[in-house]
Amino acid sequence: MATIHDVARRAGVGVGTVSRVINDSPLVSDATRAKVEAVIEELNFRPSTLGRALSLGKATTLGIVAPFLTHPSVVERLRGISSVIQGSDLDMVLYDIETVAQRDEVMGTLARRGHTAGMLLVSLPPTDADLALLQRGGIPAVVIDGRSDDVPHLYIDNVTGGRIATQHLLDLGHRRIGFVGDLYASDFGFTSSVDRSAGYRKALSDAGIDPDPDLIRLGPHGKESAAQLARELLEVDDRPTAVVAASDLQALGVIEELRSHGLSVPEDMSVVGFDDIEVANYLNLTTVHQPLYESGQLGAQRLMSLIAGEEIPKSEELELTVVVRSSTAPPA
Amino acid sequence: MATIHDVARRAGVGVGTVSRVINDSPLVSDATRAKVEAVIEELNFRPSTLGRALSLGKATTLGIVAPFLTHPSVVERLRGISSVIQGSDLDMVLYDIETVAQRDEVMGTLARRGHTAGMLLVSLPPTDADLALLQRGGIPAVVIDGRSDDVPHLYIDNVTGGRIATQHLLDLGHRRIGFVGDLYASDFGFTSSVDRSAGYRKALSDAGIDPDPDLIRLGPHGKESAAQLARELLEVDDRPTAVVAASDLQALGVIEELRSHGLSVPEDMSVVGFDDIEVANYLNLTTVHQPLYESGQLGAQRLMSLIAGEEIPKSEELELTVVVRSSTAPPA
DNA sequence: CTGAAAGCGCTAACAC
DNA sequence: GTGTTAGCGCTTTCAG
Repeated sequence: MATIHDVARRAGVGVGTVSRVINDSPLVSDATRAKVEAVIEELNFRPSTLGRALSLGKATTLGIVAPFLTHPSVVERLRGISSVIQGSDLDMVLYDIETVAQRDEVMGTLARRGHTAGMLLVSLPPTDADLALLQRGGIPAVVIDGRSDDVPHLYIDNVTGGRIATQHLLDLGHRRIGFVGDLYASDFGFTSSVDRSAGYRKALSDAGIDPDPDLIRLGPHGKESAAQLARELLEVDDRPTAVVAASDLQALGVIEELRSHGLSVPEDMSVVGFDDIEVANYLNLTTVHQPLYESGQLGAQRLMSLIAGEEIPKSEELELTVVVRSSTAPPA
Repeated sequence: MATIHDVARRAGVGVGTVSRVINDSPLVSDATRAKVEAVIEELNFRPSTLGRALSLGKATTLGIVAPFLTHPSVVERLRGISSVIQGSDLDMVLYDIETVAQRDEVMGTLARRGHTAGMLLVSLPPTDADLALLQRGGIPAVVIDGRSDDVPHLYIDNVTGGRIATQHLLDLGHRRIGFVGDLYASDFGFTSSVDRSAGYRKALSDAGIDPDPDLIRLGPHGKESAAQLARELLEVDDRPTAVVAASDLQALGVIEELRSHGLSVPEDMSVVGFDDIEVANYLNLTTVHQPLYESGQLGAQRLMSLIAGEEIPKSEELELTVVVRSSTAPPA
């Protein structure tokens, strides 16, 4: 790898001049510029990102902290993020968090590695400890899909989401509607499922229906667990005619369980999911769509602005819409 | 951000000593070490990755070039990669390639940014131009899911894959078996679909069946296109009783189309896919499983070895197996 | 054992 | 316009 000194020597100029050429400074004569450029080409020289970053005192990477494959929806956000980062001269460094321990470790070291221009926290609300680290490191950060008192963030209103999902079923004429969601405590501190169930209750109450505790089933996140919960729902007296699931994944578990009991969706029971991941489309699942790709794009844009020293909104809410496919229909 | 000098000054020692403490050098007295460590703690000092990398003259990141969301299978490989990188002190820099132009640009610049310790090319066989760049930059690289004469690579035998998928159907008693795959030309130079169809033909021939051109339908990759191809297959005289799809995605398109014609799978027609992406499991699709997560892990490990200066195999083939779920059954 | 100093590749301030 | 030089934060001789 040729260095700037090699180029300078070979071109018979000083390193400063080479640096000016590289950085398109106007203070170089055309002749010199041409000469230097020729040598650069000849030596196939590319400036070292490292040297430049160190000299400039600024970082070259954007750290993305995300539970990147445990939830399929996250990947879609990553694509959005990537689409905007790729246009900049920053690199996208990915930290995949799959356990709480990992998360703490990454947050602990990342903030101080000295090459991070900014951080994007995806679907992982920062703890107070995280915040302190970010502050201390002076690292700008944006939370995508979460809330925070101190970090600018993009979020969706899960309560509203649960409400409109339920409302869709009410509109179809359902009155006995079940809910399948996560247990309250999530390792990462997610509250989306809880919020969605609150929206579910609210929709029912508003429609003059008393939420029946028997119809609300909570368990660990996952398809299998959801199937188990669906089974419980089937055993309730006066079985529900429709189910709201806290996520598409859980909706799939429910549907599978229903099918294995010889019940068909939506004829025997309607099911609505949440997230609108790709699979939802494959399976024609009616679900609450949240802007995943767009959230990534917007979050990355906001972070870039923040790095550039601009003001950005402290909090932005993204729209939710019900996407009606064929897993819901009026009750039999 | 505290620097090594701050620490040195505050601890009343030289920077060299601090450096020794940081790097666990044995040439420091316990007393000095304790003192320095206390100051490090106090100032919350973390060495700059940049400074260290520059001084050491070695890069700190692993570049991952992948079409990372256009094919769901790639994400699974990324997780595998991540799992091994996260254990090292390298960072994982992701470049998402969604168009050929992007790919050329990334390859062109990446190789010379001077901070890349190595590159992992996922599902994107490098062109000759790419190779030249890598060579020139002296950057070690490994291809995951592809072949190359010059770069160590992990691959699967798509011909065998097509063969065992077809054989599975033959074993069930099918004789009229269709194939739904990609058009030959792929922008990125993929040949997997073509290879899989070759395996399909071979299995038929070996079983004494003449491949019927009418039963081989090719189109652009994607679910919708596959649905269209399935429609064509249904209109053939003496319609097939089973279909081999070149990917799970295409298998899903086929199944959907069959269902919309009131046909059920596998009763009216068996369908087998390829890849074994997550959805295949959700949908109980019989498919050819390839080790996705493992390919990522192994590829990353190989690259690390390569960087460490060790010898690694030039070429490694990964196993394929047919995972039988419920989309295949004997013909009616 | 430990401090001082050189150097990694680059930029920017300062002379000429 | 252009060469020279002083850092950026760190590691690593080289003395002592």
